[in-house]
Amino acid sequence: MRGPTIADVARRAGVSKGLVSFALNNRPGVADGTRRRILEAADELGWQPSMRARSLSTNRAFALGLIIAREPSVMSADAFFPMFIAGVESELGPAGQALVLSIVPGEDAELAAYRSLARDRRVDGVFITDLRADDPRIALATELGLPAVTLGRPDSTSPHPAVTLDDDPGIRAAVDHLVELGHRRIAHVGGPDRMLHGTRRRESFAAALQSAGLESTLSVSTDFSAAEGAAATRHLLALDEPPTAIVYANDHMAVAGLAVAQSAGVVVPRDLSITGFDGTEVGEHVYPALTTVATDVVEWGRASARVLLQLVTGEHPDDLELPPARLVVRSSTAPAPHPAT
Amino acid sequence: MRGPTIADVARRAGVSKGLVSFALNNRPGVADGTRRRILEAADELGWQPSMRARSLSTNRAFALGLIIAREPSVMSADAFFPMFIAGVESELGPAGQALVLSIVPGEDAELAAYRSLARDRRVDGVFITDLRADDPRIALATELGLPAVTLGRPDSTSPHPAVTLDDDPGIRAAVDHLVELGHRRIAHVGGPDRMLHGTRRRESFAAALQSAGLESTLSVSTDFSAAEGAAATRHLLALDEPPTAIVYANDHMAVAGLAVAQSAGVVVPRDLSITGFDGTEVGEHVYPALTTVATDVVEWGRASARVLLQLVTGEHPDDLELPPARLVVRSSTAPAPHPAT
DNA sequence: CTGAAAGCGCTTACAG
DNA sequence: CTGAAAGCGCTTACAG
Repeated sequence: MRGPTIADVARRAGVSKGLVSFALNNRPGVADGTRRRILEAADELGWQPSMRARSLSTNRAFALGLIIAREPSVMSADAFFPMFIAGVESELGPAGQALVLSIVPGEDAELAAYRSLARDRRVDGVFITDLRADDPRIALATELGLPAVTLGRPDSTSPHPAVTLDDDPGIRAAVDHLVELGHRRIAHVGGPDRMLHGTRRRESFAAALQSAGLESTLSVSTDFSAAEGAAATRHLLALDEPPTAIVYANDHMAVAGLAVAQSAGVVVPRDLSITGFDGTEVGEHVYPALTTVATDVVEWGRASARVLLQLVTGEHPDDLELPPARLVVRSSTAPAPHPAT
Repeated sequence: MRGPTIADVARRAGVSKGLVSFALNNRPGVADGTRRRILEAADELGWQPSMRARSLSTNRAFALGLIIAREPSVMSADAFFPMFIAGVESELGPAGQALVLSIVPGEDAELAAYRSLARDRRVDGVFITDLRADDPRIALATELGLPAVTLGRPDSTSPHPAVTLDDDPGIRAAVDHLVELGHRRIAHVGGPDRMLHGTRRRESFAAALQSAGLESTLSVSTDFSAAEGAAATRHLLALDEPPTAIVYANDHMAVAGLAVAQSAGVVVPRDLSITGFDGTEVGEHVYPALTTVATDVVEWGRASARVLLQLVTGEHPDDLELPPARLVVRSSTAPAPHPAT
């Protein structure tokens, strides 16, 4: 079951094991002819250096870690991680690195998972996603000696490089778009305030309204789930003066909101305009097709992987800023039903 | 950076390294007092055995592999993998095993990924998901010496244990439900024929129609994407005698079909009944809420992980059959518009 | 019940 | 430019 080892290659090439190692890792100090002979011998034997042995002697795992804290039941609705991971993989594979993935049910289990990954030295570095207010993982990664990259900039000072993608221009564009269509009562259905991207989208929304000279009193927090998005929509539509437009912080809530409106006889976009966030496939295939704010999540994965890879190989990469979120206008937005006052 | 080693523990406990190893893996042959002394010493030093060293000497990776072949762009719409992985993780974590995940763009890259995982001995076993007709991975896993478990039963003989979840009762229940509502022209929008679960759902559909004494002439194949689900629906609705009900092979296509119907002025479920498959959250939050066929994907992940874990520890687990798919009736199905002839 | 030693398959100073 | 040897941190026969 065990294949040929470096000793077999050395014997066949008539050199020492050390030299085979040098040739393999093409270090200087091996005569060209010798190197060729060694590589040939390796080839003939079908030898592949044992990753385990390399791990033990070089003290590296050749793997990166991603830990996701989510209830299993909500994972099916996640628009972010599958694409992010696909992007990460497209960089890791060619680099000979593996991705160790961990999905844990909550935040306590999440911290334990980081510790366990570090204890077993399963990975050389980690991605920190879903940044929260005062995120304990920033310090934990440092404490554990785990190189890390954060997705977005933490709200506290962080020693880890950040790969950022600014939601703000997208949210502002959505609000501006609605304002131009004559909307004056615009509501926001946002994520939890503990999540930085929840807070920031909310702040962008408020700032955009303010720029337009409007008040932002209609803003509700959810857990990003379709169920709470639906509940928030029901609440908003039952108001004495319901909004004529709703800016949702993700597509799933927007789709759920659309269903709530429809079931209440509110016609989108005639009576109510809505916008989503994420640019998911499902948003493209509801009726009316969802106007949304899109980001390039696959590229975010790729870029994050590249930065983390640099970090674990001893480089000191700078923060990296990706193209910001952008508005994608489809059919769920239209002129406000009542002319502005 | 390197922590205490087994030698430090041995010294502190006043025994040999070998004995520490025996105590750790609680093998017989260590006096109780000695064992206690050793464990105490380990505890005081905060020693954790090095997984890398264990890997090298025991020839195990303490990790399992999952390879997914998908275009990155369609990952966001995947209802299966995030939940499946969450289930897998819930078993692996406690067992001290890690999950190595690989997402590759196509089938060639997929086979290469299995080879690469095997070559680097990164994992002790693999999950084979998304079974296809005459699936080459069945033989490949054997060739590579990779213990494997298949999700579902392959169409060829397989040496690997299968963890199955029968779609058939769910599809039949959906068709029966529609027939009872008076539908006679029922169409199927299914997956690709190369995918076993595409074929099997189609066959279940045809068999159920036949049992009801109906013909099954309306059946179209897609790639499971919302876009093709929408196109198939457009095609069906444009027929001279359009169906009064459509059974979709997944929720995303059903949601897209719903949008197509709506945009054509076809009211669901008054003019057209539709059913989905997967029991996704989004299907619950469209209007009307989608009648669907649900499976317990998280449990499928758990069960598959348990079986694979048994396999890699040298046991010979039997095939495992999970509770079958079941119909969840919501609001997208109603009596047929025209009484049966 | 316990110890001393070899082995897993690499890498890396250290000599020459 | 090349070789012999030690070391990474465990596990596992083999002796006693």
